[in-house]
Amino acid sequence: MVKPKNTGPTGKELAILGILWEKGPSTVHEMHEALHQKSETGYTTTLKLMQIMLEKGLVVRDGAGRRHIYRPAESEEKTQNRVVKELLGKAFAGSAEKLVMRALSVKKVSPEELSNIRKMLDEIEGA
Amino acid sequence: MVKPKNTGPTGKELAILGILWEKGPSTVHEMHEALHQKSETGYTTTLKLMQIMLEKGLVVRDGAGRRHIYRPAESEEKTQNRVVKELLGKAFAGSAEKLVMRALSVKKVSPEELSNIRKMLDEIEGA
DNA sequence: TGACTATTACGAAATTTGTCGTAACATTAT
DNA sequence: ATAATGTTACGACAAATTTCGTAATAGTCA
Repeated sequence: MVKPKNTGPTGKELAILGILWEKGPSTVHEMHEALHQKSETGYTTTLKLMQIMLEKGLVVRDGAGRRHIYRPAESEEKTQNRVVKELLGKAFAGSAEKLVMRALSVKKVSPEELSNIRKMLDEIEGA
Repeated sequence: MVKPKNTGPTGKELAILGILWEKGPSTVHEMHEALHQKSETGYTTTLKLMQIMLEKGLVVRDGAGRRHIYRPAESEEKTQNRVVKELLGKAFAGSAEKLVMRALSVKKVSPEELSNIRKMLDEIEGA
């Protein structure tokens, strides 16, 4: 059966993308360092994951020389929108409000962030 | 290696929980109907999934008679908090603000919902 | 009761995801 | 050039997830 193949990145893949967004384009070595902090991952595991992501088109890499430097193929925004949309559909009955509520209750947000969010609400309303 | 087993529900499992939250306790038959709309899932697949979820303790079931009625073992809130926390860590560098922004940009929210969100922001600020 | 239908139970295959060992290759230093 | 080192390539395995075929069971009704 030919799968439509529209499923986003898997768990670990998403974690890798997250690190690429956070730290910028990275070598396998750097990625391994970062991943290793969170979970007990072997070096070749990290490497293989990234090679698979390359095949899938989730990342691209520069590096004519020896060390390859990987970076996301798609913008942070697009990918995040994708996964948020997926999560909304699955676990929040499509309600952004619910998701927002959960996000706010799970993690502390600074006054500055609060005001940013307010700003966005205003924009939405004003549109 | 003995896994701590703290990984939340898998993709399909989460989708099933989502339907249980939305439609209330359901039989396998009802669940199959609902799931079938979203993806091409066979009846026994749905059944098996729910039986596995029963084993894992993700759902419980009533039904002395023949038809079992399944319901979530844990509150909607708890489970959603769990997955949101996981997503935050992986794809949003722990920033609730970012996630909120994405949620708001991905899905249209009604004026009423906007005001609810504002109310929550006020509460957080006031605390 | 006995056939018929609907449901659940079970086992196993197929697929996906995550893991790692080892070989191949390139770079650097001696 | 050769050895030592670091990196990538590859193949295979392991584990988790999803899928489904078939048997067993309970309920219905003609």
